[in-house]
Amino acid sequence: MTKNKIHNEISRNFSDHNHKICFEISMNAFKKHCHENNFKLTPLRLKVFELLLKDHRPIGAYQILEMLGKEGFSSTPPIAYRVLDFLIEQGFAHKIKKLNAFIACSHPGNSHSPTFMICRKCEKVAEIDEKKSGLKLDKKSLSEFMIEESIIEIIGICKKCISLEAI
Amino acid sequence: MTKNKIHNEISRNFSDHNHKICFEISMNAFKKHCHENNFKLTPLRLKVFELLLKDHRPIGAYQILEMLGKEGFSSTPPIAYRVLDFLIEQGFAHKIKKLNAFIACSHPGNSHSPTFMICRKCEKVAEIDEKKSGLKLDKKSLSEFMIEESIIEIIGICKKCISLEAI
DNA sequence: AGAGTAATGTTATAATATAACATTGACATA
DNA sequence: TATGTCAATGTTATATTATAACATTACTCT
Repeated sequence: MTKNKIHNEISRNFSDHNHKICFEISMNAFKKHCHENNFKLTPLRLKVFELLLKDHRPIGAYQILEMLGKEGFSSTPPIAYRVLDFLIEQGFAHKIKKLNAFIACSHPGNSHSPTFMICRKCEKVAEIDEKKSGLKLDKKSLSEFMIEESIIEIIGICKKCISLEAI
Repeated sequence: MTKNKIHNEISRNFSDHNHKICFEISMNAFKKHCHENNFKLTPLRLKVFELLLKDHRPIGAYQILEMLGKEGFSSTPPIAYRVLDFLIEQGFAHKIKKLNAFIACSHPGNSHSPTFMICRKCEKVAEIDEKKSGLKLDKKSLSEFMIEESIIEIIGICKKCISLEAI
C-alpha cells in the first residue's frame, strides 16, 4: 500500500492525484496486451492511447486528429476512427455517447459493462467499477429481455467542483 | 381492468398488443399538456408526435424529415430538430443515444430518468418505469458525485425475438 | 526476392445536427 | 380594423461526427 493509494475512481479521477501512476499502469497493460496478442505497437496507436490517457477527460475524434496532425501523423478522419475502434475492441477505450467523445478505459482487462460519471463542470469522467455500480432491474423485466450490453452514463457534478462552487 | 391490461412495458412494447390504446393515451396526454400550458397544437407537432408513436421503434431525424416531406411539410433539418427538441423538453419524447434516434415517451408526465431496453433484432424499444429500474451505486460513489441526469440504455434481445429464434 | 497481410494513408461522401436570419399567422389591444 | 408582438415555421448555409472504398507502405514468412 502506497502513499498514493487509490480509494476509488471518483476520488481519484476527479481530484488531484499522481496521474503518472494511472498513466503507466494503463500504458503498460496496453503494451503487454499488444505483445501477447500480436498486435503491432505502432507510434500511431501509442500516440492515440497516450492522448486518451492524458487527464480523465474524453476527447472527440476530431480533437485527436488535430493533435495527430501537430505530431506529424496523417490527420484524416479514418486515421483516428480506426485506432479508436481498435482500442475499443481491445477493451482499452470507451465512447461516451453523451459527448460523442472517447476516453481511456480505467479497468482494462476486465470484461465489463461500465458506468460513467460525467462531471459537467470540469468535464472529467470516472468509470465506476462493475462491483460498485450497475443496473437495478425488477425480476420480471430481467426474465423478459436478454441483456447483451449496457450503456450507463451519469451526468452531474463531481465532489471537487461542488467544493469549488462553495467558495 | 380490461382484457387488454398492460402488465409491463416489456410485454407490451415488444409484443402484439392493442396499440391504439397506447397511441391514444399518449396523444391525449400531449394535447392536454399543450392546452394547459399554452403551447400551440400545430399540425407539424401533431404529425411528428404521431410518427414517434407509431410502433415503439425509434426514428432518426432524417427519417422524420422524409415523412414530413411526403405529407407536405417543409423538410429541412431544423423543422424536425425543433419539434423534437420541443417534445423532449416537454417530456413527450426521448433521444436514444445508442441509435441517434428518437422515441415517444411511455410515461409522459412523470419526471424521470428513463431506462431503455433496446431489442437489436426487432429494433423496438421499451422504456422501463423508474420504480422497476434504475442505477445501482455504492454509498461512497453516491456521496462523492451529485447526480443530475442519467442515460441508461440496455441492448439485447426481447422475449418475442428470442422465441422466434427458437423456431 | 516475392506473396501475403496488418497498418496506415488518401479521397470522397454519408449521416447527424445547429446557427442565423426570414416569413407567417394568431391574437391582444389600441 | 390596423398594428405590434411573439410563437411557430420556413430557409439557407454550415458545422460536426462518422464511414466507404480504394491505394500504399512495411513487416513477416517462406
